[in-house]
Amino acid sequence: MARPTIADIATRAGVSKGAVSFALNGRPGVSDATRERILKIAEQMSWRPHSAARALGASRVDSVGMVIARPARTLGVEPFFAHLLSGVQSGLSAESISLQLLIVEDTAAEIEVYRRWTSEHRVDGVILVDLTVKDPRVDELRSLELPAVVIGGRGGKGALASVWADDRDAMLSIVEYLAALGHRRIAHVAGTPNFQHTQRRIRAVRDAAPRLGLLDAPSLTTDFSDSEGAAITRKLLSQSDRPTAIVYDSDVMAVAGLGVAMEMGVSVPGDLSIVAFDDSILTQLMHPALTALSRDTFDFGRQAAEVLLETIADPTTVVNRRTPDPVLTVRESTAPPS
Amino acid sequence: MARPTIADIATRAGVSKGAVSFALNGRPGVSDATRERILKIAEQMSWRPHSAARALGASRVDSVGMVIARPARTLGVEPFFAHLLSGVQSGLSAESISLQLLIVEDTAAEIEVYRRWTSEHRVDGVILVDLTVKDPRVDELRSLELPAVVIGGRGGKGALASVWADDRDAMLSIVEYLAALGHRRIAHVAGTPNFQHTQRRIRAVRDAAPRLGLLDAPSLTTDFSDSEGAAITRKLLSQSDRPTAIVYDSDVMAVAGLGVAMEMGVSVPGDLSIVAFDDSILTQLMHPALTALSRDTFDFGRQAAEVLLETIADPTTVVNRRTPDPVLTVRESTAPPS
DNA sequence: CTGGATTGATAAACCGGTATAGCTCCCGAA
DNA sequence: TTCGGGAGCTATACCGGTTTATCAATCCAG
Repeated sequence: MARPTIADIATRAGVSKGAVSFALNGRPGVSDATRERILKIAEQMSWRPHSAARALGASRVDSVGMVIARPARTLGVEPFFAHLLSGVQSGLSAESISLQLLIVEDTAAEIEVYRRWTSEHRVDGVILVDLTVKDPRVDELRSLELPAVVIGGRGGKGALASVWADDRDAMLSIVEYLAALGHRRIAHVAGTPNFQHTQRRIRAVRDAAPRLGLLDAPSLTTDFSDSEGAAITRKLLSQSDRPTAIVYDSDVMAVAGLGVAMEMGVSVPGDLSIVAFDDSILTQLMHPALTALSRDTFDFGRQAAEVLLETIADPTTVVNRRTPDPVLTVRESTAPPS
Repeated sequence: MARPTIADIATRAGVSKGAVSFALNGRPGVSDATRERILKIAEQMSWRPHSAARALGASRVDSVGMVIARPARTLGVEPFFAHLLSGVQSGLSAESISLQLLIVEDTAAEIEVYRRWTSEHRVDGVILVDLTVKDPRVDELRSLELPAVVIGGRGGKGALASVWADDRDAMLSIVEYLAALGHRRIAHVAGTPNFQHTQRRIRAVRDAAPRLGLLDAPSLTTDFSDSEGAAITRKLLSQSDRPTAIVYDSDVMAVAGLGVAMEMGVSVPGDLSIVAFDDSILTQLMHPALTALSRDTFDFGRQAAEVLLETIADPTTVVNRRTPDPVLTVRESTAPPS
């Protein structure tokens, strides 16, 4: 028999459909003996719930969504998303909930997807990444009443659940390390200024500068691309009082920066120390290998999944879970200034 | 009113549910006038189909799946998948079909996912990547009667639909280019030997060697990781009659190889030419930038989506679509041997 | 002018589960 | 002895669509 239904199980067990439903979902209404008999038969017939049928009656779909709004070109080299995805999935698979992934061009398209998903009942909740300062997605999701969890930024105003790491402390640990090595001219090549985490990192650098006696600590924003990372580096290294250390907000930009330094004859780490605010194979492929901030992105994803499931189960309580602080992995690209 | 159903539309239009269904799906059974009236009302009420309800009656879910069986660690740096995914989605979005993505550890887990998806009716079809020589997935999918399309390898024995590029011709173009530059000792750092495309590339090198008068053209297999790529390169460059050119099956390995050359004082492209069989930002971030084979991965994905939809619509005909041949993008890492 | 085919629409069954009202026992307390 | 009440189960409505059998009205050919 192809694809047994609970009706098949019911006839075979000599009970009603309802009893089978009760038994399979572990809820009261059948005796232990009957329950066990039903479960055994279901097992024998290798029954599996029909996801659509279940979604129709109850109103959960056992599926969550994640939309990434970035041009595909910049996505691939970012190991961040691959690790995050794996983590999310491992957090979901325990409950055998599936993940819908969508890559779109911009936030407008992303919001459109949320609307469609909601009206078509395709997902029970969503995971948000790359939170911006006044993020329109937050209000939209609230008005759609779609459970959501924000990755890497506090939901703000008690709005959405979130999973976040302390970017401020992380950035401080980098700058303090460089200061301890003796650096006084440190530059910060930041990401897109409208991202919340970019803002927090910039603020951290600015706040720490006087305390650590830094002469200069500019934060320069980019679009996260390798080309802008390279361009800014070229400009920084052309100054008369050029920095002795540069902190990059992504590993791709750090690699591009290293390339520029080599091309300009600036030795790393002799004349210039480089730190990447994100770790991956990339940093280790380089010569010299780059000192970088390592985050447990996989775990990040798993926790996001957990929090999302909690939020779906009980949308009234808003969880804001903090993850362990990232740590600085020192490699060959940092040294005391000459 | 929250989430209008076709029943709501029906009462408002003064017709039956069935008529509404006919109208919305563009099938005969209603007059043009009525159809238009119904469509207008549906539009006004911003009606959207409830995916689960639709999936229950008809037996299509409007959703396809893709499982990637690779450790997450090696996934992130591969821009290949990000581009492929975007392409697949662009091919699906035209029909507003959603994509389920899953990253698992190995093929056994992947097959388990296919079984679950089938029994739970979660997908209408799947896209297969990384076809191996005697791939167990092909038989499994056939016995599950789950429509599928293979990316990057002919389905074999008329089994599954496929979308493929000519790896053989591509590899020949690389080797011929190197030979034309004057290289006679060319090494090939290949990927995992059980992948079909690896086999085809190895065979291409072997077949071309005598015709081009190559003295030596070994193909050495790896697990696609940067570390094995580096290790093999170290071995190759330590030989007394070391190769003057190396072709790498992936850009990550090529980058690792370039690092080894620099570390050993072998100048690129002076003493060694390097070619990557795959292009991405990575190759352009390097100094020197790497000569690489560019494939339109996005288009690849889009075509795969198209073929899959055709296969779902009509499972009897098996499409084997060939995509445009990849082209060699020459950069700074190739030159005549010294 | 009549019979058969065609058009436009309806009512109802159906998909595979979940939720609920209600029925039948059986047990214990008054 | 009777009655209340809970445990165990059945029957059935329901979720939101699709599909089919049916039927009335219209049209055309003979």
